[in-house]
Amino acid sequence: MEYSVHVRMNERLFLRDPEGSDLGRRIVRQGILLFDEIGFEDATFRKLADRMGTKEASIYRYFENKHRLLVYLVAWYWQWLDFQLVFRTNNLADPHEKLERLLHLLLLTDLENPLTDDIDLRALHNIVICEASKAYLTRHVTEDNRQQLFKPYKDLVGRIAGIILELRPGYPYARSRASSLIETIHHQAFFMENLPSLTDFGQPKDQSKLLAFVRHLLFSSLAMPILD
Amino acid sequence: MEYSVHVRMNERLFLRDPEGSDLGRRIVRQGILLFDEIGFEDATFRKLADRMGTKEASIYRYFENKHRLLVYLVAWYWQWLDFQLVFRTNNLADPHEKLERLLHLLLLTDLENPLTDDIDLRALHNIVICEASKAYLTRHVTEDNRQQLFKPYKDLVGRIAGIILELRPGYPYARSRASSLIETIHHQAFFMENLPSLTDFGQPKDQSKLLAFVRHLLFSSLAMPILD
DNA sequence: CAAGATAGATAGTAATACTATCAAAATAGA
DNA sequence: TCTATTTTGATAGTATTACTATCTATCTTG
Repeated sequence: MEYSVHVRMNERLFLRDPEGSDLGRRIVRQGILLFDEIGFEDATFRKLADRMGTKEASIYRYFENKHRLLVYLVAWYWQWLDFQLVFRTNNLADPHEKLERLLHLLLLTDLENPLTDDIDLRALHNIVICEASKAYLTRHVTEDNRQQLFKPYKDLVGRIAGIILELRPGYPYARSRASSLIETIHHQAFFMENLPSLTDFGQPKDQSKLLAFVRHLLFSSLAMPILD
Repeated sequence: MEYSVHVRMNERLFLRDPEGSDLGRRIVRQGILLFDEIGFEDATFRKLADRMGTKEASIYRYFENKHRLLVYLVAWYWQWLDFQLVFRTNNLADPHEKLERLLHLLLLTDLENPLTDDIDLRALHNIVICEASKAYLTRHVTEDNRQQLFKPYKDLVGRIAGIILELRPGYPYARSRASSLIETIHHQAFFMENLPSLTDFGQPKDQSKLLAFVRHLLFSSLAMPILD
């Protein structure tokens, strides 16, 4: 069975809706592959245009610049993840179990279909790990934030915080716990791959040990009483 | 009492040792101020030269490029912090107390002297929060790592892991715990300032609540038995 | 004081990050 | 189906960036 998620994106993320034309859809899909292959810094709209057989100027009609394309891709990912989280925890009563599902989602284990709507989710996941923080680590965060560009991330964090509060009513750090969970998983995944001595995980991608670590981190903090 | 730390830096971090000349020292010190003021992306060697009353070409004699300067500054910071950690936990027996000191160091609370060797530590701390991850989030991490450019960070993580193991012998995630502690503090500090809805801390820089959060996170994970 | 190293000054190049314009092609509406 | 409108292609051009090269002046050091 196939589900077409069809996320409606914030209009400020683009100049012209890329999902509204064939060229636009190709910019997004090929953009993901380009960022994944050569990295955000080395990518240019010229290279993307060349690989697509189109022109730089055409891409600029959809996205103001490369950074906005990154913000779009990352926002798309968070919306997708949020939908998946709702969908996959829909039938569950136990918040503990919900968080367990979340961990698997964040690590993109048990992904049955690597292509959603022709978007390469593994490539996008890599981009999120390696480049997502560059979406907000800029001088214009405040302005971008005012334009709601990070709303999908905030919504996801809010949703996770909600589950945390189901498990542990009154927990005073639900949002920080949620955002730090996400960032920690991505950092550790990056370190495991590139700077393994900053972790305790072997180089042959010890996904299960990483999972055990974040599970331990998350549930220990939620089990412990808060002392003031 | 004044301590001149005088860290000896890895020679691959620069083309010519910036601590070996007046111009070099000014590049480092003014570079910190420039990065802090306008951010890494907007900074250029031309702007740095202009602000210093020197020429672009002179700066290129010290650092291959802007990225290398960032890596240098961040490496300097980690070496400084590692020294501070050793110095300030020197006389302590209790590893719990050592970690408590570490948390204060990482947040740069109780900093008696904001200038060390004419280096603006607050500005450098801000750079570490906002830009440090760009030092390793590149395509050439592996090559940079081979050249030992991240050794100061690894050494610090190793030292913290050591303290963790004093407190909790046999803890299987000492390095990951250490690196995720550092990254979490910086992320939450950035979010608190720029995207506060990702945290539980108020906008008037609720440093003490952030401290309470990371303390809770750290010690809950170290108190909890590991279940496999 | 001479030799060598360092810094200043100027120039130049390739690539990047756009913007502008106009014609061709696709499409949508009547 | 013809026409009006939108979308894309193609070309060109600009300002800035990220360097490299070279030559002269200055400053050290032996």
